Amino acid sequence: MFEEVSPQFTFAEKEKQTLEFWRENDIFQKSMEMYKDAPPFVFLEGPPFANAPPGVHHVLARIMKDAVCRYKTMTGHYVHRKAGWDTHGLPVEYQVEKQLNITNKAELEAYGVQNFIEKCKENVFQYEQDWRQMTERIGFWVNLDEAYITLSNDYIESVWWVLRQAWDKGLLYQGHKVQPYCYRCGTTLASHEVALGYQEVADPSIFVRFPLKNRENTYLLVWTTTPWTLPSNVAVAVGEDYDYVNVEHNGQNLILAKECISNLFGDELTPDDKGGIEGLKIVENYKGSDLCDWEYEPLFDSGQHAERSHYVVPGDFVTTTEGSGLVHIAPAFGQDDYDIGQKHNLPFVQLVGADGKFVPEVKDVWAGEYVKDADPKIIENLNERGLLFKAAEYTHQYPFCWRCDNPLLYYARESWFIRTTAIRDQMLEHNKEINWYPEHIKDGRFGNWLENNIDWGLSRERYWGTPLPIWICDDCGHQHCIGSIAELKELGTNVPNDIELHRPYMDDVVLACEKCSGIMHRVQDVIDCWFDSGCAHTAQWHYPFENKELFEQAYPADFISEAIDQTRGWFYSLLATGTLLYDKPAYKNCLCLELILASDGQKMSKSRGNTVDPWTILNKQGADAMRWYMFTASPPWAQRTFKLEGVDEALKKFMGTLQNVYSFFVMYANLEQVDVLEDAPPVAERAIVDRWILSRLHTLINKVRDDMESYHLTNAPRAIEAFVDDLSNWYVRRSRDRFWGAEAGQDKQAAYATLYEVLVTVAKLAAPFIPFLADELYRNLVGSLAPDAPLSVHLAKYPTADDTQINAELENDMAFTREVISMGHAARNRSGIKTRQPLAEITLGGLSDAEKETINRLSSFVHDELNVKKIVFTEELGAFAQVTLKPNFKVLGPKYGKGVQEIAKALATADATQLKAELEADGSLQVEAAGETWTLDQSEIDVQTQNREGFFVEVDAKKFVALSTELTHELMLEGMARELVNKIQNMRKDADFNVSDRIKLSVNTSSALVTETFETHRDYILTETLTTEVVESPSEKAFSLDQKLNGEPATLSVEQV
RNA sequence: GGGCUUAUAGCUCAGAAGGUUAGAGCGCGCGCCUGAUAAGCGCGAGGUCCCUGGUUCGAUUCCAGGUAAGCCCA
Repeated sequence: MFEEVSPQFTFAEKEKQTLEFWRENDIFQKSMEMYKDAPPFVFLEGPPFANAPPGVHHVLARIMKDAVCRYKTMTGHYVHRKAGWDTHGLPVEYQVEKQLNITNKAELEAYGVQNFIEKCKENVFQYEQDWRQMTERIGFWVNLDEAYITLSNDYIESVWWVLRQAWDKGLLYQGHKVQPYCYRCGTTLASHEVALGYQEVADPSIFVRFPLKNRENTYLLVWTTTPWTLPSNVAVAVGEDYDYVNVEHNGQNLILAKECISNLFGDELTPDDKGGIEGLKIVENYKGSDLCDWEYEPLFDSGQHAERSHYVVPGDFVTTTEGSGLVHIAPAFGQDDYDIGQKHNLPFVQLVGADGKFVPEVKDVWAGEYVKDADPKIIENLNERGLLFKAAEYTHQYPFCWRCDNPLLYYARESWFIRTTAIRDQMLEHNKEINWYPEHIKDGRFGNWLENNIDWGLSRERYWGTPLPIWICDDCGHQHCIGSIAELKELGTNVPNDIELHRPYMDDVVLACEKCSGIMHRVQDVIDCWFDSGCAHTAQWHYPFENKELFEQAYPADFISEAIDQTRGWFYSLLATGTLLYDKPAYKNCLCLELILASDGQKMSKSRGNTVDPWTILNKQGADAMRWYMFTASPPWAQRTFKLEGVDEALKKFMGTLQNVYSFFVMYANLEQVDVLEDAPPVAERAIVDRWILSRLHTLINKVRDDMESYHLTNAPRAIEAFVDDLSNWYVRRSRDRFWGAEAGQDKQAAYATLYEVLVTVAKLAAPFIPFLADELYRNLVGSLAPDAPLSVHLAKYPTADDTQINAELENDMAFTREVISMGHAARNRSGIKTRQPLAEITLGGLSDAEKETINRLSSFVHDELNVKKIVFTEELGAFAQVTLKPNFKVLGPKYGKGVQEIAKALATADATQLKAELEADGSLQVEAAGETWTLDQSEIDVQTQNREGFFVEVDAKKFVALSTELTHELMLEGMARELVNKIQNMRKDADFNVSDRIKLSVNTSSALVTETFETHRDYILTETLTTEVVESPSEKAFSLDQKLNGEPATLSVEQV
């Protein structure tokens, strides 16, 4: 006996019971333990931040991860899946600053770094409980109790070890990095913060004459929107391949890009139009490369420098869409500028202090002024000296500090770098070994990013992060990178035993210099938190200090999956550190998820108020429905809008259907007391519909396995959904009477055995996607009968296809038959005659011999489903359908080329019926077209049919189904009998009788037809309705109704015996 | 401004190695079936397969250019 399936339930409630079962029986732990010695499969978790509650997109990521891990477990792997938490970084600091109402570094220092750090620690785990609850509720099995945490000493020690490897290889160095910087807050901003603060502003736009050396009265015409950077100018960049011109204008020679002439002088002058404007004449043409190395006079005194400066250099970032095609270079104030300065060894001139003001050493009147305030004075100065060519306003998007609303300055700050450019080629090689889903990421977004790799700016002038383990000697400047706690204790003079590897504790640690007698202090920076998480493959095990074997087993990871914004984040940082340390890719398969948009198609955001709280769905529709929706709605790498209706649909269409087949099975198996495991007939001896569904099942197993092996997590469940639809709406629908009321025997056993096997297999197949419902099905179906079987579906083996049960021909035949039946339904519909009313015959036309054979073999399906007595085939298409002939373009196109269109025209105008007769008689036909006679054989012609009005006929391109609608008296009686049964069944249902209740029935009618029906089909009616007694007059307890049976009056009464 | 992606029915998505009748589900209207149903079946309405050009006998599909949206970067 199976446990009864109550019709009163919600999936959400049942899921909670399943969670309870998993907990009580340690199912997750058991699923790990049972495969302890099996081949490992390594999932590496990208650590989330727990300082905000999880959203829908986190649910998406977690269920994708979960499905893969569950699948791999069920296919016999030991699946590593340590949870992780990301904890360091600016987002945390800002949240804490907001709480404490701190707006700049001075206030923070006044509050106390130690207090601040302690607050950060609290903040980081603020929502850990929410995350845990969500993770558990959606059924994501991950080892939360042994999670790696990036703030732990162990983790930091491993990160230090990684940095030390880079240091030993000479890949860690100090340089400058141009960063968006807020002078008021005294801090650089991360890119996502910059993105918060773009505003449209009008800045000065000036064209300045740079006087060339050795070329009298000739000037470079240079454009800038930041006059305050001009005093720090050291070079001018041009595009090597652009065309430049020397134009004579108002008695001066100006050099600019040819395409920029209109930017400065209007559209009237085309480049070839020499002298088209009064006073403007092109006197010489150059390529940008010709100009390189030309020297010019500095505009301002920028001090003495060892390096050569103030000359023209090539720059691939130069454009001609704006400005003059000549770009002023100040390495301290732009990344392009800085890079080009490095490349050409230009001096680094930095005349602006950290406070955003010109330094006092500047001799001009703007010394000590805030840079933006100095702009007009600089412009005025240039004007007075006759160097200003043109001044205007320029409106553009410019970033402002999101906290204090001051304009940000792009500003070179001292930073520590990892020379990733040195391992770029290795990273590109390793990228080739990674399987990306979707594939285009490999050579597209990710590959491109690697190609353009620049050194990793590692340090942050902040507080909450892994401290940069570099110490510098106060006296001799010797630098040392610490690689472990042991080394720190050895070299440090004042390291407490229980040292915490954070600021400010680390700031106090001093080392004795090995090179001199000096004292070494730590560089105050912390490191980029992306580096933390990028070391997860190593640091999660506290390698190399512990777990050597585990690490070796788990590197590289088999599988990672995060959202696509991680291409330049975690996907990159893992690859970079993995390449640096082990010269191997860090992961083998990467599933990139796209963004989830709100139902309005907009990005979900709190400010828009269009976010979806996962809990409202988890509590109502449940986790399985949410999971199924997310798996099947669209591939996870396609952007999608999240629709609640979609979750409802998943619930109704898929889960509802599966649940109903399951409860149907349990209900009748219990009622009929069938022992499904005993006496199951061999498959070959089962009914054709059994063999059909089993063939479909094993085809499905192959398909799902293939899809899962290639990480197509959408196709697999979609295939399962299509199968369950077939199971419910064809297998069960066509087999219903074999389950209920049929005599015991081989066929009944076959039906039960088949449906049982199918349901158990589907439960296993679906387990990675809907772990709750799948387990409930499995536990009831298997657990009730086989106490020795695994406790849970998640401890069971994933199904393996038995290819001997696959019969592709049968599957095709059934599909064809269903197509014919569907057309029959359409024809019946058109006739307006109820399906309940039997009809004498159905005529099928346009079928090949093989198709006729198929219909004959599966004729019972046609008879039963369409309720017709006889199937007739005909060759006379024309009587029922309009016939047209078309060339088979696919065959004739390559053969005759242009002629195909002529043949098509000729076939359309010819007498189709006659040509078709010719084709059938001779095996070929002839048409006249374009003055030629073409002979076409059968493979070159498509016979197509269309509907002809006035018949109850359904026609598709090839075939038709026609109904004979004449009713004999016998057919009418039979139809009436089924009508009667239907009405009685409905009354039983209305009266709340049990399915198996026997009844007393009375039929009171003045209709001769009803009376005759009841007499003629008495046995059928009584059997179908479980009537054991027919009574003349019903008792008072009986449930009675006046009915119309096909228009005939009758009073029916039913009563439980 | 650059890189990548996407564009097919009102909505969510399939699909076609280039072949002349482009599909499903949801939603809407009508009808039907049903003692498994949080169901199902049938019919109907609903498409410039984003636009323009090219290649081709034939393009929604391939190529080029554009437009729009998204992500990442500058």
